Amino acid sequence: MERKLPDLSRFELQCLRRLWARREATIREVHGDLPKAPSYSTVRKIFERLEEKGAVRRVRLEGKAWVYRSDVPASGIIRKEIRRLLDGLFDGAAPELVSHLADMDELSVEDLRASEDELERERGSRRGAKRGEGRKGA
Amino acid sequence: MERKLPDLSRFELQCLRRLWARREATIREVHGDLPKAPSYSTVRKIFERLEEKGAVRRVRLEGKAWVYRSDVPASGIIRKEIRRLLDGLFDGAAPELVSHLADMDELSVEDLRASEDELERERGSRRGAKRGEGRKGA
DNA sequence: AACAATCTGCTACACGTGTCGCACTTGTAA
DNA sequence: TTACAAGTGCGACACGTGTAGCAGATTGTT
Repeated sequence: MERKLPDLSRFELQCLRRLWARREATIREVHGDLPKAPSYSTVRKIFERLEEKGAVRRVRLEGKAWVYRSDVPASGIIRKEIRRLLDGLFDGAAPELVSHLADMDELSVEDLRASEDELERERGSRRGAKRGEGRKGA
Repeated sequence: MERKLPDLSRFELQCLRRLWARREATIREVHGDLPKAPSYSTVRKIFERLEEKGAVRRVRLEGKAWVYRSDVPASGIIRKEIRRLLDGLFDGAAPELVSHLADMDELSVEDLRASEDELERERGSRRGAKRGEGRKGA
């Protein structure tokens, strides 16, 4: 029953990722971590919005600065993003996405083989994998 | 030297996909194809913007309605979208994406195996695949 | 205690995007 | 040829997002 995960904008997601990287952080730290960070003010605003969306939470004051912490599961957010692409681009067909990745030279045969093994191991341990909807092919 | 592909919004992309499906189409046709289509007016506006962005082109009049055709390569746009997710979520590491897909039960071992074969065949024919970064493990 | 550096709380603003409506034009059918 | 349905060209609007500045509070320093 995962509560509904918020929709995040591109930049909000970037900031959130930095927060995930450190477990907790101040605005300034995140600001420092961002490669092409805009003004400190901007990052601050992003966190304000992240807070409104329930994605982060202020945990305590460190000096005069607030320390934030993510309040949403990284995996959940990531999945949501992936699903968004999947549905928006391939009507949900993941294999098509993988095909494209391969065409893009982003995946090697070893990469695939590795995922395969990993998956087999996974499936092995969790007997009751749901594997519900077989996405039907074309 | 592919000219720079336009940035498309979610809905613009949806409309464009319908256009790809039929090779050419009128607004009304696309409007009809959309599952949760908003007003005809809205779809029209989307096409107006797609045209401004250079993503579609009017090819001829059919009765009093314009027939549009995509003016950007589907694969290019798709790749761009994928890359966007990849960079925004995994710093470009495709294998991580695949891992998540597997965790999400969106890929079966057979799916992976299939992509693997396909890739092997591909690579076989195109001798000079670039294949830049070998990815690092977890 | 007075100061300077830094944070926070607002406010602002321009653009992109989704969503329409209105008025005018034009094939097409009566 | 006249009328009508269906297009088109424009304009409008609300909201999300990226970006930033200003004023007042706060904390560590001299």
